[in-house]
Amino acid sequence: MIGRSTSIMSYDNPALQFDEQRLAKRNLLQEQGVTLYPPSFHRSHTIAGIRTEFDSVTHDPSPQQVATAGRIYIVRDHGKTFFCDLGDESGRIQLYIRKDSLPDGKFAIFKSGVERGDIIGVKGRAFRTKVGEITLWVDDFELLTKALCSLPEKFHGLTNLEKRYRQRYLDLIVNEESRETFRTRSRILSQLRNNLTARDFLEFETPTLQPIYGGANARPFTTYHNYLEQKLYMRIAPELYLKRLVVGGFEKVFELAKNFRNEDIDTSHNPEFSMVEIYQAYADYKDMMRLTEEIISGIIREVTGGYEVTYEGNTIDFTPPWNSMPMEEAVKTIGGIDIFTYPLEALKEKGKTLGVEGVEGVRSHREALPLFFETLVEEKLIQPTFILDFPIENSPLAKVHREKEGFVERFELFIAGMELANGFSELNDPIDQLERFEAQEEKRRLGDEEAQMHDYDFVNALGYGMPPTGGVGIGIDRLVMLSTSNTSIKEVILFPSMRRESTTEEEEEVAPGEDNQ
RNA sequence: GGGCUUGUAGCUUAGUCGGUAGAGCGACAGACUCUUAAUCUGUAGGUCAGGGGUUCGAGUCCCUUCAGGCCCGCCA
Repeated sequence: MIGRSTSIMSYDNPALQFDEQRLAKRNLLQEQGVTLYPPSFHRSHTIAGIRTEFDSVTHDPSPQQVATAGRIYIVRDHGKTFFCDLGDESGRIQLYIRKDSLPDGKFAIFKSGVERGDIIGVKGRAFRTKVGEITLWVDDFELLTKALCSLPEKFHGLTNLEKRYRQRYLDLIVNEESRETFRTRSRILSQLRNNLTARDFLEFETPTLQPIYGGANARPFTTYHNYLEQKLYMRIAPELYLKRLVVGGFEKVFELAKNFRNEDIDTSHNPEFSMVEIYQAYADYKDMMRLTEEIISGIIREVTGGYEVTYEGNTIDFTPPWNSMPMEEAVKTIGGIDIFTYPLEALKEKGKTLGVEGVEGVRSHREALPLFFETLVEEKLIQPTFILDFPIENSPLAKVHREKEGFVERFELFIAGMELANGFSELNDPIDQLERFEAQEEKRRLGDEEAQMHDYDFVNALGYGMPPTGGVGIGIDRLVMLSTSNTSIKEVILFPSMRRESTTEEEEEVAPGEDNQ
């Protein structure tokens, strides 16, 4: 929308966090002819670079002048001298600013107009102070960016979670741990790409806006394309498109996908989240388990330097190979109940006493199995554990088990009680796929909003022939949580979904979507 | 959806039994040429998240709205 032009700029709009004193300094600097936002500054060194190169300097400043830049984090005013802590992405260094070392008039500008939070460029020479702190003796400085908002307190910093999430930039400015978390996240992403491309996988991008959503059981976000005049869904998974690529002849593919699910938010769920999905022709679910194990353990070693991670007080050991067991065995040995020894009615009773949700409605032991698993086992799986062989009913895209009737060749990986990965031998029999979709459609008719949509084009793709294929999806956000010992997904997503703040004027109420047909 | 819980100055926070809202940092004015959470002196800064109620009197007690956090449900 075209902005309503306001003839008088208003800095006291409650939505603005500008500081009056800083605005005054800005004006003062402008009157003195200081350029507030110059276009560039040439650095000869980063701060870490200075620290490394001049590590052996003594009390006498090095003859070599360097140019570096950064944000002023702390100012210590001594009258005719200043000590400042200057920080860039690489680190921090102390500046020593003397009135008699700067060009004429510069000291007054610094004293009256430059403050904590501002970004400056400096030219200076490295030396060590009396107490041995490596410091830059400043010969000249240039204001590079005047900050109008003041930084949080220098010692306690910013701890308010809501503010840290809503104003992540501020969190990143002042909290090194937060910067480190997102550095790790970035390293994990590049490690994933390197690892997979080194194995000859090709990375692709498939549609985020989909006319038919699929690949998972979840409620989608709905949108509308004006030109096409049709409803579109934000993808809940890229699965069905990636498998089309395997049909097309790409034998090893992956996508680093942002998925969208219109569901609740909690410490392990964000409405938009990241997942890597991987498909490999001529592989089965066991191959994908091995691949998953190699990729994740490799990432943990790369980002932590070892295979052990402390998480929620537990030491998690990622050293391969990881434990694996069929779901019925997990329920038996970890859950402590061998459900197949109970008659069905007795099993339902037993389930009720154990607090197994939804057990009353089951029609078979097989249907009861995942319910018992979720209640009795899932949260106890702290060490990396593959759970194998799921009942067929809830896995409409997985191939039937080669030995166990009524089951599919599927695994899920659990770590710290969280589901980290989910993979299977992909269903490639078009007739079976058609029947599974029809079963899902029936569920939808009975009101299951999360049952999958029928996708005839996908069935046709399988009709042209997809080789035997293994696939897996790995949750990136949760992997970052484990790698950085964070127990909230909001700590590892830069800009997590938050309810909008109501301090600003009410916007037009958005309709709750047309996702109920 | 349910339970518990938090919201006080820019930030970090104290506030007892209901009795004039305190501090540190930051800001402002001043002193100080090796400090490092610099130090010292002084000043300003508050719709106690919003609204309502009880009371002579509410940051404090009650109701309600908003936003956040934790747990449960849901998300297989």
